Parts: sequence; C-alpha cells; structure tokens
Amino acid sequence: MFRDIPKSFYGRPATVVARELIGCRLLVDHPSVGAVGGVVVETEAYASGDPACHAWHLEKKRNKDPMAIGKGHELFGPPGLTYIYLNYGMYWLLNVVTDPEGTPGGVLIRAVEPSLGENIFWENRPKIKKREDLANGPGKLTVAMGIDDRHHQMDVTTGPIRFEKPTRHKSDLEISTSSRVGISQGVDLPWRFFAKGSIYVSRGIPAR
DNA sequence: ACGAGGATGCTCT
DNA sequence: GAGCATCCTCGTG
Repeated sequence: MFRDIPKSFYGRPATVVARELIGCRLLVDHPSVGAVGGVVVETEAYASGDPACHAWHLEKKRNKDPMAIGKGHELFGPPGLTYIYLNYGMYWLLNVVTDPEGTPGGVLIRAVEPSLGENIFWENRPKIKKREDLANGPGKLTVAMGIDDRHHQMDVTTGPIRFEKPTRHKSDLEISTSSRVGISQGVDLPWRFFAKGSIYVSRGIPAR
C-alpha cells in the first residue's frame, strides 16, 4: 500500500529527495483509465553549484543581476512542483523541484517499473516487446505514461502527477549510486540513484 | 554485445 | 552554429 507524501518532503536537498524517491510510486492522471502508475527505480539529483544543473548558469548570472531569468528558473522556485522540459527536440523529461525556495534543486525521474494501468504503457509504446523496456529511461517513461508539457509546474502533492510512499518500509530495497547519465559537466558526482538489481533501470551504466 | 548516426527543436550552457 | 539530463535502428563481431 501507499500513502501521501507531505510537501515538506521536497524542501530538502536534491540528493536526499532523489534517494528517498526510489521505491515510491509515480501516478499520472489518465483520461480513460483514471490513472497510470509505476514504481520509481532510478533518479538523478541536480543541485545548487552543480555545473550539470539547468540552474547553474542562471545562478552565476544572478550574482550580478538577482532578477535574471532564463532556462531552469523553475528550479529556484518552491519545492514540490514539476519541472518538465524538452530535450533533443523530442522527449519530455520529468523533474520535481527540491530545496527551499531560492535554492535551486531538482530530481530527474529516469525509470519506473509499470505497476498500474500497464496496458496504457504498451499502447503508448507499440514497438516495445519486453516489459522492462517500457519505461527504463527518462524519455521512455514520459511517452509510456503520457507526460508532456501540460504537466509542467504542477503540484505533485495535489496535481495530475503525484508521488506516494510505500507504507511498508524499504528495508528490502537496496539503493546503489553511480555517476549521472548523458552529461558532460559534473560527471564525477555520484548523484544517480537506482534500485539495486532491478531490470527496470535504464541502460548505459551497469546496474549493480 | 556494442558503436555509430540520425531525428528534431529550443537555448545560448 | 553548437550543444543538449534521449531513443531507435542498423551495422559489425
């Protein structure tokens, strides 16, 4: 079973939230079946002072002009809202804003194991043959679950995208870390978190 | 198993 | 014009 997560959960450092979201359930409202869901098995943290974070260059700019605005400004905003952006001109990527307002931070959801409304996952990704390939990547899970820019800046405690914590604690769930995927800056930081041994984790870096 | 390359659109990293 | 928090297909071993 699952229970709601309070807003205060997200007002903490991105690395902490990223780790604790592993094992939680992601729910997305769906027009025909009510909602689809998946258990989060992989996340990445992006933080203040982190050269790979979308807010990094804005942070530097804001040292001169505190009102400067640009890509990633949402990451400075109140925690617990979604931050969704298009990458490589094709895929929407889902993040949750973390850290107190004024401090940039966010968590990228990279992979889920389908757990509710799985037929929708299959419908949205008709070429896929294996269940573990339905949502084992940040672009794949948004396609599979029907997430796009309509879900941008929504409250994850009340909105169409929500997270729930398992009531049974994750004593049986081991979490591993690694460097982050697909970035060229900050590659040394071990800020990718994933469920050890899960076949639903994305490819690229060995899942141990 | 693994690597190369193309698709595609927004920001200025 | 370059670079990007990606994915898929097709080639080779």
